[in-house]
Amino acid sequence: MEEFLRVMGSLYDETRVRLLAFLLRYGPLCVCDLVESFGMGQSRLSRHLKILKEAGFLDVVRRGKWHYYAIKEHPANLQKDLLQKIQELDLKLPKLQKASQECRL
Amino acid sequence: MEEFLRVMGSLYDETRVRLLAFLLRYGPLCVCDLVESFGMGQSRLSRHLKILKEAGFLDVVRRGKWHYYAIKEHPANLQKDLLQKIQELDLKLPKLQKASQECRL
DNA sequence: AATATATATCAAAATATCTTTATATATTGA
DNA sequence: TCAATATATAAAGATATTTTGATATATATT
Repeated sequence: MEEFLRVMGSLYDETRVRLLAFLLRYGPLCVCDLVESFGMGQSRLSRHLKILKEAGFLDVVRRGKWHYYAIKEHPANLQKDLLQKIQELDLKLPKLQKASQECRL
Repeated sequence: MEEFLRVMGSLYDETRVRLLAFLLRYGPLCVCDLVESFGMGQSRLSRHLKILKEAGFLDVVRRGKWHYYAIKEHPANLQKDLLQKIQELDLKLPKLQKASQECRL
């Protein structure tokens, strides 16, 4: 139950659902790209990413200064099915704005 | 998106998830049975049932004094799949306590 | 070592949600 | 019609969550 509630809670937020949809579309991105693309404060995004990670949706890879967040490669069933649902929402998303060339993977 | 968030929000609550699991197991029940079975205040249950109904999980049938809540016969895809997930949680639930003989369907 | 950059974390204020208590509505039966 | 029962709704207080702004940490660069 605890896990189920954590997952539901993580998706009960428009910003987080849009973040997942964005990462589904554009693959691994560093926080600074998301800040640029969504036009949101860095601490705000950082917190949402943490919640999605703890709910089993995201993985992080750290390379130097940058932390790249991406949809988990092998999410558990619940998460996988919900990601599918989010795809199906076919949300209108912001354009991808790379913060700089340096942070390309 | 709005609908998706409403559904996620409706399941981000232990009481409501348990209510759905209970109704999945025991079928249509009046509020008074749920009050007895869960040992919760009537207004509290009434409010949770309303939220689940508005999220597309429940139907109500009114017969005389009693309002019988049941899992929707033909829930939309998202709701149907989530009900399946809730079943799979295999939650420990309270015993069914009928408030009275009168309110049997 | 000092500075700059990227990200995370913390605390306070702003919102939203849940619970409880009181009250309203609707139905039944005398 | 009146009283009793079942349910719904509203308001207030208690909790939880989100946002924001400030600060901390860690890496990279000079």
